[in-house]
Amino acid sequence: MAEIPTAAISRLVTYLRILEHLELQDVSRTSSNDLADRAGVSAFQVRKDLAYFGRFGTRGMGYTVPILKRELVRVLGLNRSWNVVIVGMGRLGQAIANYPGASDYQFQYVGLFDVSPGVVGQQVRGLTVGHMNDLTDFTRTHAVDMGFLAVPPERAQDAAQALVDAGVKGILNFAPTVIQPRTTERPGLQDLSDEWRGVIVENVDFLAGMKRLAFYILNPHLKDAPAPEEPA
Amino acid sequence: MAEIPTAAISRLVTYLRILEHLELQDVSRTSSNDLADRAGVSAFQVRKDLAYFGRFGTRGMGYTVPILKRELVRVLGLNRSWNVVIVGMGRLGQAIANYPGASDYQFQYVGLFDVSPGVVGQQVRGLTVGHMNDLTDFTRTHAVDMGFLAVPPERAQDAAQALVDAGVKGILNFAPTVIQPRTTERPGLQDLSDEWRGVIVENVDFLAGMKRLAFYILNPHLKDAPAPEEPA
DNA sequence: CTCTGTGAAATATTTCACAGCA
DNA sequence: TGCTGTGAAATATTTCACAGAG
Repeated sequence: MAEIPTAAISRLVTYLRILEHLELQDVSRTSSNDLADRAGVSAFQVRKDLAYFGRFGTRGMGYTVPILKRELVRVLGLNRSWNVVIVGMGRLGQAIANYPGASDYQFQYVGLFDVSPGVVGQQVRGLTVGHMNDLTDFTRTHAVDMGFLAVPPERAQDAAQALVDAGVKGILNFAPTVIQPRTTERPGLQDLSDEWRGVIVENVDFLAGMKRLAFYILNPHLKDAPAPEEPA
Repeated sequence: MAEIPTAAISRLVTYLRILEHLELQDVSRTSSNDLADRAGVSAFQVRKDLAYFGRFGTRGMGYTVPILKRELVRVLGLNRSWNVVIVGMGRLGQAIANYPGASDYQFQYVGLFDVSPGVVGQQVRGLTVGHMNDLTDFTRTHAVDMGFLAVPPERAQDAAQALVDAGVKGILNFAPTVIQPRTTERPGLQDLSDEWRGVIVENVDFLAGMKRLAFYILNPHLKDAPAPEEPA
């Protein structure tokens, strides 16, 4: 099914970041070798990844930074705006809301939610934190594309369900737990999992990263070797 | 080189989390099917992942939760303590320092560092935030195993270099930038990259996750299909 | 009869070599 | 000549089918 490897998408995001960096430094041209070096992958890989989506370079010349950047922005779907709600406004949720860079590509935080009386009602980034119970009402008047989930793991599945009920198409899950892509344990209803059809879940799990790091420190030979060089 | 897939390690972390959950609920036995369902992968995958490291089950019976948990803890290197410093104590660094769960497996924050006068000297989690310049001195008197990097991307490479100079074996990079596993632009010195030999870098990149999510919302058919069921 | 452990087959991904265009 | 774009080869990973232990 995956005709384009998932890892390729992660790499495209990296290439885009590098192109932004080059543009800031007024570098106008680059090459698969240069991108590969900066991204820590092979030049073969860069060319193959780009080839999945089109032909963006000039043989013998390389790539024009603004053009390749524009094309990657388009490919990744960053040339439109995304309305985001954050569920869970503890320290992590607040750090996410205030992290610079999200607004670079028109990711807009339109709603912030929590259940804790200590947080509901507070102002964060110019928005008033609402109560989770108001989420569904909120989505009746606001188009919401994705939800960021920064609640404790034991509340993550229910909060994810609420997001799906509210109609979001994607969830960025920061909780250290697997979000089941189906409605679970809803008394009296057999299977409402159609709600989940087409909902994308991406995970950003810091505790998992920490544990992988521990493993690879103890087993460094199992870590992916550095990218092979292109022959000179 | 990678005789054990990197993805398998991520899945082991997930299995371990599930086992902790089962143990809390006093469930004493499980199976590759049960774990697979909870982890969102195939039962084949669970058995193969575990088989890389040993034989932990009983044929016809399944797995004993505390035993499998203990074995995964051992495999992942979580049965020892890890001394961690955090570099960058802005909102994200503080959220990381206070995030519950890190101490479950003896990950201990032993030092916190920043460069901003507004943060240096503050108390976080019972530690006084020190200045980056004091990092090397600090590591002379404290054994430090890993560093968490929560600085702005333009400072990430230098901060990573400081961590490597300080002797850490692994870096968990939260900055949206590629850490080059070599000493760059150090005037007068040709190649000190030996310092970097064996240093592991793992990335936890929330902005990248957000962009991948945007892509897959627009291209849901490219998302890895749900795990196939084991035939009944 | 059940469910694990595992070699072998099927897929997926990466690497490579080189054709092709500037 | 230089560097991209791409089919084909090489690897890596996942899936499968079934032998084997309880």
